[in-house]
Amino acid sequence: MKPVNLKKLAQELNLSIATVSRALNDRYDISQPTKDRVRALANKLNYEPNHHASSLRRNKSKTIGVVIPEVDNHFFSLAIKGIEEVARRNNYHVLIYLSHEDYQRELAVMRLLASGRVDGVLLSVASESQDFAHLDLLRERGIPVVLFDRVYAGKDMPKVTTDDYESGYRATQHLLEAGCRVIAHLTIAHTLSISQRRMQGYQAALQQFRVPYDEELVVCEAAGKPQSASLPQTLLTQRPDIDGIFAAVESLAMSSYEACHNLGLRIPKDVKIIGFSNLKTASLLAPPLTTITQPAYEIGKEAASVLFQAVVKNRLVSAAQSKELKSELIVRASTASTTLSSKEPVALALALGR
Amino acid sequence: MKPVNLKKLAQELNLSIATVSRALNDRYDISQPTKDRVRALANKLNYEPNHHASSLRRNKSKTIGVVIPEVDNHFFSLAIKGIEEVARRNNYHVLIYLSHEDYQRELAVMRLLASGRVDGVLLSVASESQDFAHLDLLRERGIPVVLFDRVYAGKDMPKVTTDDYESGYRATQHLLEAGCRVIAHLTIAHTLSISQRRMQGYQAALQQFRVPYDEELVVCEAAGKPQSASLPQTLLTQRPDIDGIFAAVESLAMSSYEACHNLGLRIPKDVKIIGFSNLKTASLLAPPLTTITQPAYEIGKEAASVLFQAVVKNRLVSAAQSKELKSELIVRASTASTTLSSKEPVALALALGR
DNA sequence: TTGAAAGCGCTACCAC
DNA sequence: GTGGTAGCGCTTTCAA
Repeated sequence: MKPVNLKKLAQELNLSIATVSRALNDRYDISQPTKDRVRALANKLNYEPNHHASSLRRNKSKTIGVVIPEVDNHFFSLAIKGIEEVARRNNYHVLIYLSHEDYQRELAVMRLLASGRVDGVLLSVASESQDFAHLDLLRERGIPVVLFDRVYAGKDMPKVTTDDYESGYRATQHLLEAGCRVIAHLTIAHTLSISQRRMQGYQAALQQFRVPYDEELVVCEAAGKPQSASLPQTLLTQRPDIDGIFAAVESLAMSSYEACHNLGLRIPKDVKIIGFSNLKTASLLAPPLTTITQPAYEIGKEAASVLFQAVVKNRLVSAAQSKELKSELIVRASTASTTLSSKEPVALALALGR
Repeated sequence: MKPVNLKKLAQELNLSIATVSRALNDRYDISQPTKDRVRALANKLNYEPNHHASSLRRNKSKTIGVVIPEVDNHFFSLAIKGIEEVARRNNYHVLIYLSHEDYQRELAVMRLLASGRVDGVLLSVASESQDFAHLDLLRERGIPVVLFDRVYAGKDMPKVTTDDYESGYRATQHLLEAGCRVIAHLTIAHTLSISQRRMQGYQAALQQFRVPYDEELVVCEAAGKPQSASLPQTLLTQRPDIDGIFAAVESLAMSSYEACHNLGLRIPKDVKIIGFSNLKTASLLAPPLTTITQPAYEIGKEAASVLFQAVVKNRLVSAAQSKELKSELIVRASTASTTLSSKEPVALALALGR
């Protein structure tokens, strides 16, 4: 019932606890025969070192914390996959916390993590987050933090992001080139720098094409609110002149599809839609969705790698370690140019499997 | 830089370490004024108890481990959400491990967890798992384990599953009622009881409808192998008489769609498809996919609840604690009966947004 | 090459 | 009510 510990091993082997410990840690000052004997017994008794004891002693937990707004979202689950991958390679464990887009929760979690429970933290901030005192708290304790995707713009800390400005620009440009002139932009929390950058790209593209910026066309989802699902529908009803939608997050692209269905608007003929998304099924939608796809898995891996540089070297890293990865524009039928309508029936038939 | 500890607080307050500890733990034998003084300073200095020290001392880690085959899958990410929810309510932390469908990894993780690092474990087994010695290991250590979704059939331990037999039956029945007579069943690892039960439901429904069971129509995906994506296509090519597909996992339903597109087969006219899936976009696919949807979030919550019963009461639980939740059959266009073809153009136009 | 012993930060037992 | 102290299991000086 009670797990075997060093004492038990030492007794059985007539060795001291210290020797057993060193043998198991493969220290150079222990003879090979002793090492072998110790290892053999440890294996036989299924010895596993007590993690809390060694963490306490070494002041290293071999654990990182990951704090994300939500997990039922392809972007974050892929990022976790990448993070777990790197952590495992470094023999690290991964604690997961969901902020549910709630700054209070994020704060509470970060406070907990400040107590030496983890050697480092990966954070993608909640959309409500405005204050970042909690980051300083970890910094004071010497616990490195790397932000990914949803980051605080100003802070001097390493961030792993994507080219959100360029992506916003390209998405909007793509719609404009496809003939759209009244382009709605659906986004989340203005406070997020990620949203701001996508939006700036949107504005820049409009300007480039000499399309006036219309504030009414930019709608921001209140974080985690249920009404957000109906947001596109409300907008499309109020502004029937909209002929393009640029959704800054996957969920808004999906509710735009639903809104079009409900309102009898044809995609892409009446409204063209492009959205940030990591949906594997984007190409199987009706019609297939044109996406800006972030390299979510790579972001996770990259963020974890940057963190481990800090963790291993045991020092705080700065904004200088930041990385920016490129998102990919994947053109599909939802933004097919109306001038290509002669080809449309074929494409549609294919999409339908007809 | 160094985190504040009890010693520091005790010094500043001219109290003993013991008193400070008890004050912070709100013990009855400490006077209110003292508690207030201690709390005030602790707050001011951002004191957070050292988790490893108290875990070591109390022999309680306030942490559970979650071991799943993969995370980039709606079922598991929703389950995690449910688990995290319950854990948080119990003031517990959640460690995440991905087995990547690899038994060796699963084993290695379970060994690690046997060392008192966690107070309990939630496990959804890798498809390759055949041996379960690692479960006994945790049992010996008194660490409760609850299996969810992908479970070991025989073991006397609590399991949280869905009505897989009934779901398999209903899915197949649904296809049969829609007119299918040559129904392929795409599944994963035969060794999983979950697969076996779905398959038994499939067989039972066939028998009920006096449709002979054809072994060739049952194809099993080799876990995590890249060829699995092309599996439906190979099958549909070899057996052009197939008029229905029952996919036991989401990914196989998706590759069936792709296969149909590639082969020019019309869904649902030529082939009807039903699949287990937690895809939020099922209704937006071309055509909308009929699904068996498992209550993933609830499974996570339920599994965690069962685990916490054991963790709190500090005893192992048995199979008697098992729960079975119901999956839901959501009928959509991918299995629309061919006799309804008069309505089809409308449905399709809607699906297309035309 | 091995052993003895201190101590990581905390809790719990026993005094007073 | 409060303080002293032992000890959770481990690592790591320092001695031998």
